[in-house]
Amino acid sequence: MNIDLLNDMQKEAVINTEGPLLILAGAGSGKTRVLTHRIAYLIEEKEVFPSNILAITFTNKAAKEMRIRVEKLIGEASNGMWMGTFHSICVKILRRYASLIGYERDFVIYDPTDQKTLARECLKELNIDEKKTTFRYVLGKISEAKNDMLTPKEYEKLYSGDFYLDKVVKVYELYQRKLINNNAMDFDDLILNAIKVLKENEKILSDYQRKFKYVLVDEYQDTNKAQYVLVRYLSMGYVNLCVVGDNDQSIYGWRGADIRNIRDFEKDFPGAKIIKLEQNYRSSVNILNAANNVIKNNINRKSKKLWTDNDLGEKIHYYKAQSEMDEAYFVVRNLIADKKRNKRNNLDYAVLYRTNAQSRVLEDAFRREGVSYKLVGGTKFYDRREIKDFISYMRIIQNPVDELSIKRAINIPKRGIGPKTIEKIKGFAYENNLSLYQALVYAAKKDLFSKKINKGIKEFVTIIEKYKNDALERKVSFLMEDVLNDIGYIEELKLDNTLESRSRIENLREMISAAKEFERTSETGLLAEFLEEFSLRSDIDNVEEDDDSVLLMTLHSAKGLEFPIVFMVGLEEGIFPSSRSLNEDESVEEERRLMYVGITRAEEKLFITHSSIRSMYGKTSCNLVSRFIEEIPSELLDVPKDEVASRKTRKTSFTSQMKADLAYKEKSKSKIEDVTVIKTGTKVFHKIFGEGTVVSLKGNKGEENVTIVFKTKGIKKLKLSIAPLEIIQ
DNA sequence: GTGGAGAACTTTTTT
DNA sequence: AGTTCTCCAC
Repeated sequence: MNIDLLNDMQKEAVINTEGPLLILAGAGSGKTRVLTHRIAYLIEEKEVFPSNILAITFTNKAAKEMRIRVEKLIGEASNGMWMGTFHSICVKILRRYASLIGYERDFVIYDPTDQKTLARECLKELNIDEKKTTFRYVLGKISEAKNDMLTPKEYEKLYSGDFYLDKVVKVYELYQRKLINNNAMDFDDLILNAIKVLKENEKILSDYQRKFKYVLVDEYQDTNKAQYVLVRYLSMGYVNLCVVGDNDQSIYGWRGADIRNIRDFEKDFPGAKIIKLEQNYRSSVNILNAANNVIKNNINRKSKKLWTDNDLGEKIHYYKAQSEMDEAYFVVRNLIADKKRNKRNNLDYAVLYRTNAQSRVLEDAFRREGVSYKLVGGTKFYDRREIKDFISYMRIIQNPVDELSIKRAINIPKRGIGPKTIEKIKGFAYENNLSLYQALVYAAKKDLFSKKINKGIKEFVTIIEKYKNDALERKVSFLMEDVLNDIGYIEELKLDNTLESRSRIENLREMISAAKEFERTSETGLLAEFLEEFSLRSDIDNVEEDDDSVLLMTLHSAKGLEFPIVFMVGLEEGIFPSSRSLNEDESVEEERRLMYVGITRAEEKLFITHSSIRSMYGKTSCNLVSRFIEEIPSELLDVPKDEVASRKTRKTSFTSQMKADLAYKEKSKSKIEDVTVIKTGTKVFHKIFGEGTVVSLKGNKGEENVTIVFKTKGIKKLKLSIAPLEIIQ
């Protein structure tokens, strides 16, 4: 390791190893470099054992990369160093000590889909009408409570009396009881329960505190209260705590990230040093200027300005598309042209968008033009039904009290055991104080039910019993192969013989390959470890550098990455910033930070696009150009100034949709005075589709979704937001 | 209990 | 638009 390769500030950040330290690291300021050098410095110069270092990152990928880079610097393995995400570190603690807080060590982790199933089950059992208190709402509230470290009881104390929150309390209580009964934890529980272990066991806490002499936390701006408390617990032995963050890149407020953690660091950890890294090594001057100009519109912000020694670079490429298809083709065409001209690889490019739903059109365009791409995130492989079915079996083998998985797996393939039968068996289990699985085992022995059902139960129980012990010693890929064959799922799918069923079979086989792949790098190669990694894996973790593909992903997924050339698409009001954020100023600022993150991913070239018409979620709408484009000075863009200038109109009142309406009206001098004047049968004019008649309309003044279906000559039915219509009669 | 047809719902972002 | 959910006939 050669510390002289770092600039002065970076050096400071590396050698200030003792005491609390906050590194405010702007985008592209060499944050990872500093972190890796700091760890290398600790090990080499300060002769710290790797096992005395704890480094927490946001994604597994970041952790993996950091480990590799550290090992490169010190030229040896960094064995013993704890390096991982908050969640994986908590799991590590919990695998050892789960029994102390009423869990079994082989607990399973429930993902959001499982959470949803469980929450709906709770709502049903409690007879709560799902109309107003949707599972989504309830789960959001539960997660909020957990992020704030409130137990159901504490939550109840705080909020009792509120009509809806009283219901939430009831669901929260039941939901939590079910999780414990199933020996399962959701993501939030992992953090909370790890804290619980530390809080309730002084000895364990002091052991960890003595162990972790040096603690590093990456992306500190994205931590929530629970994570903050965890960090505090783990680092309070020596308080050599180094956190790295950037206020301007805080984009997880919606998930409970608390900006106060970084803002109050000095207060929380007295004697803390602060080091700012403001030199950007990543982006061209033009790109950085654009980023600075956008982010300075955030009022709630500590002033900071990134600078760079890099070249001026190209202007930012701006394109206004006709439609989302046009936009997609603009991206692909420019990508191909740029690639040819500059002899680049596909992996030098990334396309970023606000929501996963936007990826489809892009995929189409890339496929048709024969450019290899890779989709990060979206509907994940692991979310597919067949995968979840199969994994349910594996989970039950690991943890037979997992009712959720039993309910899912027991009738796959069809064994004639539906919800009614399950209820019956559950009743029996309840009467005899057995778990659902124990009841099944008993029922299989004693033939308690009808012939058909007994046969089904026996089949199911036999499989689980057969592999229960295997799971503790056999490699997971072999185990899974055998289980898959035994279930008879593939046979059932083969009978179907549709395109869909064949792809399902393929996916199941891919699952086995994934298990094989997992074994290469895993410690034990056993089911328990596999399930754990499986639950905590994010898509971005699997992106390998060796296949030359363009990456397509959301802006959130892109955080922490960088690319020579970046395309940002869909820069429209209502999309980015998202329509949801438009009601609260607070979240528009978060959207703006997301924009800032997006821009600063680019090293050399940045393309930004929006479209005048876009079809999404089955509805066509005309969105205004995003305010974030307007915030970039026109001289930084490669389009005539007047074109940019003419896009300056916006009013603020009513809802976001209404805002758009008004702005449009002003611009086009339309005759629409009020949305409510439009009635069925009204003749309207649309500047692109021409004349038409309103067939139906949905929504009222003040509502979010005002849509009009209208007929024109060319197109039979067109769903449009009201914005671009003019009444002609 | 199963399967198909139609209704309803979702879409912000993720460990 | 695409997926998931609900309901009903068998």
